[in-house]
Formats: sequence, structure tokens, C-alpha cells
Amino acid sequence: MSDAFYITTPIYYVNARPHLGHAYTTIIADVAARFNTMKENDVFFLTGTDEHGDKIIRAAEAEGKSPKEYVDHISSLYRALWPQLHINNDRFIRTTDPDHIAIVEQVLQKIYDAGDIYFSEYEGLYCYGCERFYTEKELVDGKCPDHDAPPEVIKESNYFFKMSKYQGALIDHIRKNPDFIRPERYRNEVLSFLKEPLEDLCISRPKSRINWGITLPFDENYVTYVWFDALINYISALGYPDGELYKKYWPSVQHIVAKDILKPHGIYWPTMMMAAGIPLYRHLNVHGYWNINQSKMSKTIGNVVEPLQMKDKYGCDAFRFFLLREMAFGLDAGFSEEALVQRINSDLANDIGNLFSRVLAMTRKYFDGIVPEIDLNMENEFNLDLAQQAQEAIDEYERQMDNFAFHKAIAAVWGFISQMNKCVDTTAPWELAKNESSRKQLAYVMYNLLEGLRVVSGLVYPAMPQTAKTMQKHLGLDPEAEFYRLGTLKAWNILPAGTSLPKAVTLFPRIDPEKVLPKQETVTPGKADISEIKPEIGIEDFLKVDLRVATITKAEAVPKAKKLLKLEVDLGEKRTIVAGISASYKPDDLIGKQVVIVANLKPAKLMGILSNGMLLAAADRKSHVVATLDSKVPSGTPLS
RNA sequence: GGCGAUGUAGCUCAGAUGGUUAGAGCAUACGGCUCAUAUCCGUAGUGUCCGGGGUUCAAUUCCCUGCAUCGCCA
Repeated sequence: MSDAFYITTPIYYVNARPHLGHAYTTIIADVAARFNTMKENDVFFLTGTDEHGDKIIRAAEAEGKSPKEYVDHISSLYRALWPQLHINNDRFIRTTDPDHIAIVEQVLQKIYDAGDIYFSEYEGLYCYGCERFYTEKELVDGKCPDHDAPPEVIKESNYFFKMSKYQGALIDHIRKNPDFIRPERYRNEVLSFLKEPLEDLCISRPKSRINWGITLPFDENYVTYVWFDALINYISALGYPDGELYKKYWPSVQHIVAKDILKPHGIYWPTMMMAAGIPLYRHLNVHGYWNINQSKMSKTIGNVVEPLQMKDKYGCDAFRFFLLREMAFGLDAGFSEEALVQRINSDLANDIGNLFSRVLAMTRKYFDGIVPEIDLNMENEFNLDLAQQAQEAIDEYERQMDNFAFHKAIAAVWGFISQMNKCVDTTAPWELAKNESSRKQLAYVMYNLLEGLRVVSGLVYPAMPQTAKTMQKHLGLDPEAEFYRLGTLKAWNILPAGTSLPKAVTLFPRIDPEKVLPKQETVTPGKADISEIKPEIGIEDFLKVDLRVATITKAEAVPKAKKLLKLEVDLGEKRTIVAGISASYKPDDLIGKQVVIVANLKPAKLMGILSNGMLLAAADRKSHVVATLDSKVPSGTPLS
């Protein structure tokens, strides 16, 4: 009997193009979906785009498009990306879809009729330039930070959802269901937020301000605002309240979100469901951020790694594998091409790839590429343990996958791969092959190794569907069959003897990091224009120079100067230093860097600015490279 | 400003209701095999388990405090 399994990603806001964060969320949803097909559950997988709101209007204007044209375009980018990452979603929903709009209206009306939506007037500081309200603290000197003009006090009326009414019920629910929100750290975060009284949620905007949205069914002068519209996608996609899909899948729903939208999903959404009489989701699975080469991923910073680039360069399966293996689910992780190449070489090429290759090569060599017949009595004689180890790996894998601990699930598979590599080593088939008398043993070993590979190919299916199929094909099995079912994987001795295996493939070629990774910019050795060494000095001369570690706290270009940067540094005390390095460094690149300065140099005026010290840098005619330290030390530390 | 989390080998992380030699993978060194994608197997390590104080027969693990990083809230 199969259970239903409904998995969702957030619908992505189309004010930005898809980036790594979106790709990760969607890939793990796909992995969870595929894993549930392994369990023979009936899966529905939903993703989509969120397309209303004032940010969209502005983004559209910036590109000279109508909102509809704009959202159609960005939404299509998401829709086009998923197939390229082998995402297998069942529906792609848009908040501009007519069926979604109808259901949002229906839910709003229902909650309104129940008396949980009320109308209220409030006063706020409004900037007409920005078309938004500001809090006092957001203002700079009482003025709008963007327009440098004081905002006006205006009154506005809006509709509010009585979220506060459900605070107690939500706290109860979270307490009674420890894995309602997971991992636990995010559950705690929500609970701690709920210690404070919850405010009611403003759910509308007057059309005079924003008209790109869904009109409130009970007041045509207003549209619903952001979250109410967006969150309802999870039920509208299934045809709430009477749709067959809704009845079938809703009770099993799990959401996946990144930690930045924990509050809407952990608080707004459950209280909305309570008000509308909708059963709450089973789990909210929360993951962390990808930090790309140190700096934080963010829509606003815009340091976007184009997922397609890495996928095209190294293959979709390797890319998916890396994301799953590298991030401990729930925590932040770092993304770099270097780490990706490292994982490909050690985990994929060396471990699984080479194991696959050596086993198939030996089968070809010793048995003409035909799955050998085995004598089942050999088990007593040999005690290979592979069947047992496979069983244990599958159990652990299943536990971890159910728990969304993808990295640990993968580690379990790789533990088994390692046991297989050891098995090859201890049984030494090349020795067995030397004597006709050990033919039976050889057959037995090879058959068990092939079985082990069959299991591995299945376990690897959610992360690397293409690789799984390739492996199946080369094991002489049908790659289009449901080979990945856990029931099939748990069985042993099912590879039919006598099957002829195709020639082996290299699953994952090794990558030479030297050839592939971007070169360090600073490496242009050998050609430096080395000047003559200066005359010898004694230590006493050198000791006159007081070198100190300084941390750069501010940096700006000096107006009208070609090369000069004005730096503010901290070396226990604040100093201003002028350095002639602007040809090689932008001011922002320097902030936070620890550098070496001459602290007791007589101050000098450069372009009217008093420079109190000198920054050390390697210099040739054209460029400068600032001297930094191997690791962080306190500012002001002397060098000697 | 308030609350909370984290701080463990070169790197990424795991872990113990307080108790003998604190773990894994990667990276490093050495040894072995040769079926394999110069791959695999074995061995060897290194750690003031962030600093300081306290409780205890015993703390890296509990308590307090400090520092650093991060998050949430205001």
C-alpha cells in the first residue's frame, strides 16, 4: 500500500533571476520526491513563482515593461531552468494563474466571514518617492534615506488578519509536534519569537498605491498583500477545497524553505490555516544559506553564481551531488568551484567511479563480460558480508533521508562503497583468477560485487538520476525500470546470471584542478622588474622602523588624484593613511583587510590630506599588491 | 540594546546524561597491491575540544564570565 507524499518549494519571487539558493531548494525537493518514489509512495511535487507586489511593479518599470510582460519573462527563466537540473515537478504554479486567484479569493472570504479579518486605520511616515512607509529608525536624520526628503505623516486604512488570536494554539501545536519545524534550531527560533505577543498581520494594500495583485473579494478598492496571496499556492495548486488532488495529497504535505522565510512559514501560514480550518502541514524543513567564496548569498548583494554554469561545466549529476553532500541540512555551507572539483575527484571519480570501472573490467576480463553463475553454498566458505553491509547502509540511508539529512544519507552510501573497495582488496580477484581451482570463489566474489553496485546505483538515484541509469544499463539491467525501489534494493542475488554486460564506461572522469580552476590573479612570477638590492644596514637601523598590523576600516578614493586612496586604519588607535594603490584596488575590496604599515613614519601631506603612516605593498611600475598576514591577529601587533 | 546559537585536527564537520588513549572525510607522510579513471588498501600522526573563573574525586562536556562569529528581535 502506498502513501501519498506532497512536497513543495517556496514559490520564487520574480524580482530576481534564479540563483544557487533557488536551485538548491528545488533540487532537495526533487531528491525528497525521488526518494519517496523509491519508497513507492505516491508523490506530488510543486514549485512555481510568486508574481505580485510593489517590487514587481518597480522592477518592471525599470525594464520598461508591463508587470505582466515582466513576470512572464522571469517566470519562464525558472521554468526553463528546472528541466536542465533534472527537476521532476508535477506542477509549476504562478500566483497569476486564474485558478490560484480564485482560490485566494475564496480563502480570504472564508476567513473574513469567520470574523478574523478586520478593517483598521493607522498612521505612519510615508515617503511618496519610495511609495512606502518608514519606521522612525529607518530614517536618516529624519529623512528618507533614498530621497533625502522628510516623509509625510499620512493615515491609511487596511485589512488585518487576527493572527494574535491563534498564537496560543500555534505554540501548543509546535510543543506537541517536536518535528513540526525542523531542524530543531529553527523550531526554537519560532518558539522564542512566539514568546512575545504576536501582532496582527496587515494583509492588504489600497489600489491607489499598488494595483498589481489579487483584489479582496470583500472590498474592491484593495488588493491582498504578499504573503496571503503567496502561501495559499500550496493548497490552490491542489484544487482546494474539493479537488481530488487536494484530498489525496494535502494530508501528507511537507514544505521546504530557506531560513530567510522561516517566519512567514512558521507563523503566518499555520495561523492562516487555523483560521481557514485547513489541517496544518506535517513538516517545515528549513535549510541554510550558501556562502559563495566567503561572501554571503543574497538577492540584494547580487553576487549570484549562475547554477547553469557549474552544471554545464561539470555535469548536472555532479552538481546536484555536491550540493547535497556539502551542506549539512539546516546549516550554512560554502560554495566554491574548488570544493566542487575536490568532491568530484575524491567522491565521484575515485570512489564510486573507479569501483564501478574496476568491477566491470574484471567481469569482462575473467567472465567475458557475462554475469557469472554462483554456487550459493559459497556463502559459508567465504563470508563476504556484502549483503549484510548493503542492508545496513540502506537502513541508515532511509533513516537519514526521511529526516532530510541528505549529507548523512550520502555518507552512508559512501561507507558502503568503501566497504566494497575493501572487499575487492581482501578477496583479490586477480589472484583467484590465476587458478582454475578457485573459479567458483571468483564467480562468487564478482557476482556479489555486481550486486553491491546494483544497490549503489539505486541509492544514488535521487541525487544523480542519470548516473543511476547509466549504472543500471552497464549492469545489464533496464534503466527505464523502477530499479530504485527500496524493496528491490533490499533484495540480494537478483542479477540474472548469464546477462551480457556492455563495455564499461567512465562514470566521472577525473578533473585536473590546474587546468580547470581560474588562475590566481597574483601569479605572474619571474618577470618582476627587480631593482638592485640596497646597501647593507645593521639590525639597529632596521629596528628603528616600527611595523604594525593595521585593519582597514574605511577606504575612499581621493578626489582628483589618479592613484591615491584615503584609508582609515585601526592599529589600536585610528589613523588616516593615504596610499597610492588605487590602480590595483577598489576601496571596497580593502575594507576589513589586515595590512602592514610603518607606524612611526613622519606624517606627510598628500593632496591636502595628512597621511599618518605608510602602507607596505609589493610594487612594480604598474601595479601594487598589498602585504597582508597569513592569519588574523589583533590590530596593532608589532612585526619583527 | 534584548534574546539565542555557534566556537572541536591544516580544511569541512561529527560526538559524549561529566569518567580510562576525543572521532570521520578531505589534505599530508610512509608502506602495500595491480583488477581499475596514477585509482584502491593499510599505517602514521598532529588537537591548551575559544580564553578565564567556579562546582566536582573528575569538565572539552554542567554553571558564571569574557572574546569572536552568526542569527532573531527592537
